[in-house]
Amino acid sequence: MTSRPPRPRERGIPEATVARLPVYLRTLQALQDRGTLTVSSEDLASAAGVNSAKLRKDLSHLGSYGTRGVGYEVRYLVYQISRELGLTQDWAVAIVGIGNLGRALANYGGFGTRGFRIAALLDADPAMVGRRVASLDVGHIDTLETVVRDKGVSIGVITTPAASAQAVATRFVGAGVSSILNFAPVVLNVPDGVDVRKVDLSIELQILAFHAQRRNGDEGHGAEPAGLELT
Amino acid sequence: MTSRPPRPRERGIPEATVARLPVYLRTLQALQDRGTLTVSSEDLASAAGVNSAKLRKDLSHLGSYGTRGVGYEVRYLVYQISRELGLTQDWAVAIVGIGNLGRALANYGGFGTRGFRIAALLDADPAMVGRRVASLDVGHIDTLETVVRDKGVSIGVITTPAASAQAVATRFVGAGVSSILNFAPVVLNVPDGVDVRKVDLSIELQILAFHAQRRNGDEGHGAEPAGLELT
DNA sequence: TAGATTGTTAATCGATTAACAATC
DNA sequence: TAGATTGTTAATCGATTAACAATC
Repeated sequence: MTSRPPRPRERGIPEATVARLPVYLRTLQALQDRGTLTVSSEDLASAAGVNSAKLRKDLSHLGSYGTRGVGYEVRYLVYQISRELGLTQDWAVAIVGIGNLGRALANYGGFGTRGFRIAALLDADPAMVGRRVASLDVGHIDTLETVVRDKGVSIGVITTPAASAQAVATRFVGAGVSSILNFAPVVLNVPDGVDVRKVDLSIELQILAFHAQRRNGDEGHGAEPAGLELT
Repeated sequence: MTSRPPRPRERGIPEATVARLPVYLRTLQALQDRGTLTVSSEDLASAAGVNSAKLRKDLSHLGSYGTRGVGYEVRYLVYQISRELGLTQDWAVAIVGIGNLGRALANYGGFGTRGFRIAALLDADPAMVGRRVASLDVGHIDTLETVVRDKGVSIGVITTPAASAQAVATRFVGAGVSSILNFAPVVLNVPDGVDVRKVDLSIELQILAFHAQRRNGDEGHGAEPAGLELT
């Protein structure tokens, strides 16, 4: 466990690092677009909004891709991070729930500049099925299993109302999809080995409210408003 | 620093706990809707998707709101968490960038069941200004400062393209808004004391892709595709 | 060689978890 | 009293950070 093979570093990049790699990637791509060839950890870290020690530690998990005294070659680092994240292959994505949010996502072009392809849009509402959204025909939710198989979908995005989200997740899992991005405000129950990430607007707002209240001096805290003391 | 006052526990709830309180709150509200009066840490934790030791530790930061041998009274815990999160007051929210996503958010009714009120919608596009979205007239971005002042906006939501996001953030900050929720795929630069949270679809997808690739046995890893070796 | 910057070490900090005494 | 469940302790784990030797 403590032996250190020379190059193909031990698997197991820390989760916190994985979550920052996309930010570094995006920052590097912006540098690349501006024609920058080389960047130091200090400059890249500052552009990505992290501290440079953290950046270097993060990158060290991928390998030794920098040059001491010089920095990192932008193009090479873009490629290495893309590869590590699995963006050198194409991931087919299905979106279920074509309401406002589903349509917004379907129409959102730049999925991290590449790596993801929206392969199917599904909805339960007969009035929505058959409509054309973002150059795709909306299919009926009942075809989920077929669509997953035929289109090779490996990532499912859930933008249904909360009440339907669990059923959709279960069907995704049954169809062999083990990566799910959930926008519905509900905790999904899935078997081990299925990866669920959630995006939740109201949770984010509530966290902001907590800090804002803290900043505002927490006025009104401590005194319980009449009628809510309990029981 | 190590003295322990008896009740009004020391301020400073861990960030990880703050991020979970909204999940507990939502779970409790669902229990309340089903008429449940009391819940054990075991049952609540399981419904919220965390382990019960973590839940009890989290709640212990708020105070001693449970009863040994019995559990937690749902109604009381809902109130205490709401109060801690600052949801017993009303937060006015302004959304800037009324594209697909901005409209989706504006039309999204249930902002955590209450606590937040969309007070203004702003856009830079003259064709959008004046249109009615979610019972509000879309205003011009140039009125941001006035709107923030007049409507008492304290939370700013940015759903503009990446290129405009920083400018909007700077104007929000200048207008006195120090809580920002950013949907634009760009790192925002703000002064200390301003709280920025980001919601980023492509980052989430990239994290999913990383794990999916890992599960799939990482095929294709190691061999560098011709033409991308570097330089 | 002198200057710059990486990659790594080690210290510190914060989060998670099992276990259990306190107590309803 | 016996059974159940909280609140807290303490061990462990993972993440962050400063500092600096290695090295371009």
